[in-house]
Amino acid sequence: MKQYCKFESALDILIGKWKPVILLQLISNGTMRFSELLKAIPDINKRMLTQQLRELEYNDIVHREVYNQVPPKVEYSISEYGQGLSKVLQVMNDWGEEHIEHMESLYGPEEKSE
Amino acid sequence: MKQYCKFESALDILIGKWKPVILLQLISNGTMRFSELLKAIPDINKRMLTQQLRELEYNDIVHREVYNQVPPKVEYSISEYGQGLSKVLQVMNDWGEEHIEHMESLYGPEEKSE
DNA sequence: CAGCATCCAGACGGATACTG
DNA sequence: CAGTATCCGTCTGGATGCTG
Repeated sequence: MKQYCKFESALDILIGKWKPVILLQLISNGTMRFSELLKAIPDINKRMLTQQLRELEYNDIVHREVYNQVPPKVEYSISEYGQGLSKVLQVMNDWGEEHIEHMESLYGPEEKSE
Repeated sequence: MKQYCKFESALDILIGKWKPVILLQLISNGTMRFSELLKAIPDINKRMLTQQLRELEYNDIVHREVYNQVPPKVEYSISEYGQGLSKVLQVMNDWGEEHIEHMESLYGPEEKSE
């Protein structure tokens, strides 16, 4: 009865407006500095980036490497363990793709003004 | 570059505090009436249930069968199309389970007072 | 019985300024 | 450079009451 309830835990990792984008960046680019992430994700700001990064870090999805030097340098990367999330993302991505098509067949193509 | 972005669409379907629980109920019990869902999910209220159900319905995940009679009767079930979500849920569930263990090995067992 | 309307609280996301 | 602190607006979720 409880067998499906665990998947909420997975959900917790992914929810947060920027988690997906951050993960995407780190997956495709490997190690990235704080400022690189900031540049790569135009609409995010420092507070948000820090916050989401901290949560991902707490969950051991991303690794945070601090260089004690001036100027400061901090690098982020997907942790060994975090790699396992990729396949979950892949499944969700595949389904999401199908789903978009399905929605279009129901409601017609979205006119994304944005 | 955009290949992973679609999985946000999948995320959209699942986010919403009660979507997981509702899906779980409908998956395990098949067709259910509005009031049955209400009883099965103790902490939800009518407004919430209606709202989340509507979203799932819009996305063609659940099917809504209205019987025009007095007293009213409305039955909900996972749609043909919605079945496809089960495997996604399964993957997320599996990962979520691993993840819980992983977290425990890092931070020790959670003392869920709730 | 099913569900909509109203009102409300708290969480989440965002802009900006300050710090080591 | 890489954050933290503060403040504020929006959005989501929740309690309650009314309706067909």
